[in-house]
Amino acid sequence: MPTIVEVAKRAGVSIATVSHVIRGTKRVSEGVEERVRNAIRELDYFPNEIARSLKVAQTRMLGMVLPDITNPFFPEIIRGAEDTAFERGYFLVTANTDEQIGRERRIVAALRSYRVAGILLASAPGNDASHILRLIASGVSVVCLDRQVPGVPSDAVLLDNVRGARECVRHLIQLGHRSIAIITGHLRTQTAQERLQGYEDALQEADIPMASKLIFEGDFREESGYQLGKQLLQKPKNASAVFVCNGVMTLGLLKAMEDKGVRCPDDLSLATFDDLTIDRTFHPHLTAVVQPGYEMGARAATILMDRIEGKMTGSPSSLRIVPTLVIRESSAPFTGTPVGSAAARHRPAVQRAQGAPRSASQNPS
Amino acid sequence: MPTIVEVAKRAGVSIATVSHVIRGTKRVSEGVEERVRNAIRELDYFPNEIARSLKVAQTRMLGMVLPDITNPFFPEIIRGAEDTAFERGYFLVTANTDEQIGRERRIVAALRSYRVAGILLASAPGNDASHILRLIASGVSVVCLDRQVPGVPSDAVLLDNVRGARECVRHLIQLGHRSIAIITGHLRTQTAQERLQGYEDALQEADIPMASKLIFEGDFREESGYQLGKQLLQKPKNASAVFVCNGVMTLGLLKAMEDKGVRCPDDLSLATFDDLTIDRTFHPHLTAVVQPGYEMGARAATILMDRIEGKMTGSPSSLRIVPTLVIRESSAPFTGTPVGSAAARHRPAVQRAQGAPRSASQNPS
DNA sequence: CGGAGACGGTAAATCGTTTAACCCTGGACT
DNA sequence: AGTCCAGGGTTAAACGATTTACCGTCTCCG
Repeated sequence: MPTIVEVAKRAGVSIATVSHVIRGTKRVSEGVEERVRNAIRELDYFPNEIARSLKVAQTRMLGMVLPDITNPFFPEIIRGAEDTAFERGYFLVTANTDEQIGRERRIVAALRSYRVAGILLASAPGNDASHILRLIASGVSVVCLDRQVPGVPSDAVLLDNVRGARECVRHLIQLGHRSIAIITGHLRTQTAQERLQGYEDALQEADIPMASKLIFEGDFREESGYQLGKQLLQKPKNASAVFVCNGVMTLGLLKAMEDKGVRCPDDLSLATFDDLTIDRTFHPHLTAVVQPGYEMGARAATILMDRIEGKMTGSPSSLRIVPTLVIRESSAPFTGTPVGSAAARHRPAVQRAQGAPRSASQNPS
Repeated sequence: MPTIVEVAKRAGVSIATVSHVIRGTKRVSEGVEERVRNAIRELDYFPNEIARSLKVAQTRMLGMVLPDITNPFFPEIIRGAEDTAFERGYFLVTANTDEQIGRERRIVAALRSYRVAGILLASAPGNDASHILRLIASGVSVVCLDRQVPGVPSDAVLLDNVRGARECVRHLIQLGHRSIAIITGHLRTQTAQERLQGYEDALQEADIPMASKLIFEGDFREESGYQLGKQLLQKPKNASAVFVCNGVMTLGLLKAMEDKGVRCPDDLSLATFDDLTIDRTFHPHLTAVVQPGYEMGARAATILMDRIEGKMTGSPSSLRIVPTLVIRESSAPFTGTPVGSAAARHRPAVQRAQGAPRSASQNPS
């Protein structure tokens, strides 16, 4: 691997000059510039960004710390962040925590050692955020994504969960449902709490009393959707509709419904957070609260880079992105018919979205 | 940000000693070690990996270059690679090329500047691989993933596409189908070619003549599955079964089928590459060639790190991972009944997998 | 004709580590 | 008592860039 010294030798100039033509930090005469460029090309020289980073005490790497990239909600976010970052000359270093705070600590430590310029963080839930506080204290910019870390003063790009959930449940109520179950995420997480809050708000607004037997606490994973779904369907009359707090749990629920022979929306109306591709392809098309993942990633990255470059100063800001409710087939008017009754079979006519909102995603998948 | 100098001062030793206790490269007396560790803790010191990398002329970063992380096939691969890498103290730097060779060049250049130790590459198709050749010539290890770059001597972890496709089509043939359509990927890509090859092999073996009107060239994107699906369904009698070369095109096809009111498998049998989560949740459960993404990522990362560390030497190896055919509902015996006929409605009894092969993925999603 | 800039280039310090070479001290051994 | 050696520590030279300060030369102009 050639270094700047070899380039300088071959071009017959000093290394300072080479550096100047590369970075454009000083005028150089045409002839010299030409010679330097030739030398670079001939040697297939790439400036050592590591050496540069050491000298300027700054890297152009952004850490991206996520629970699990395998969760289909995150890739969109990553794309949004990466595209924005790459445009401005930054790179993304990604790492998955599996929602384990211990792993998160190790990852953050490693990222600190690498002197990343900033970190995009969807933190694992945990009671101790000292590693993040120390990180910020040491001067690394942090932007929280999707979830805030309690007690940590950082910028954040969040979804307006309360609002999304409220509108979604409101929609079910407007359809005439009064017994609406909810499958939540882990209630330790802010996200889950907020969605539950939105659910409560909507019920309250409609003077529907909360029933604890209709609240099922899951953990945002498919398996919990499946298990809780089975429980929920045990006593079917309890609910005529269910609001599920994320996409993968809905998959679990649908599987449970299939096992039990419960049909949607005939026997049970369904509305969910997230808009997995599936939701737009398979029947029943799901009524969903769509999170603009790409945009969230892009906004978060922009804020982070602005902080790093000093283009943004002042106290931490918190951006709430408003999700969209897309009404599709899985939510239908309450018929008052007990679950499984034949009369429930034909679907009532409701105005609903046709097909997929293909513009929701900025990228073909 | 404290440096090793400050730690040394506070502990009252030389920086060499500090380095030795951190790296364990030399014995130090208990008392001194204690003092150094305290100093490190008190200052919240993290060794500057950038400086270290410069000195040892080696980073512990692995570049991961993919077409598009938004394609659900890739996250699993990334997880496999990342978990393996992190265990061994490496980090993944990811970047998406959007299948554009120009973007790939820029990304590879940047990665070279960052002196990544190696690169995991699912290259964008293109006629010019000079940037990869130069990369390898400069001493960076490269492992190709999912697709080989023609003319480049590197290790590769690939799927046995021919075999996967052959077995899949063979299965359709065994069900009695003789008019089997195929929706391929972009035939510039090796992957698409190989799958087409497997299709041809299976037909040949059964003495079924190839019909060019049954071959639809797509591009691995949902939209092309949709468009070609519409074409294919135009003249429905042509095919009684269709083999689709990846998961997202299948989504497109299913949408087209829905539009046209064609039912699966009643009117048309379906078998596909890839096993999106959906395939296991929604009806019809799809017969699919399952690619072990996590394993592919893990194997590729292992090979790459072994190369980097000199644990593996010798000429490039090419590993073919064998996919599994999971038979589900979407493929049914040929009934000889024209498309749309009422007689085709009841599904015949075939031995098939129950539910999802949950063990296929090492991680909950 | 002399001096002031402008211009184009270079020398050298520096960033925070690693690590080979060296140095000191205090037993152990003969 | 003198010699060795092991153990524990330090010194100082890299690594490959950036960047400040400096230095000739040339030109222009009063």
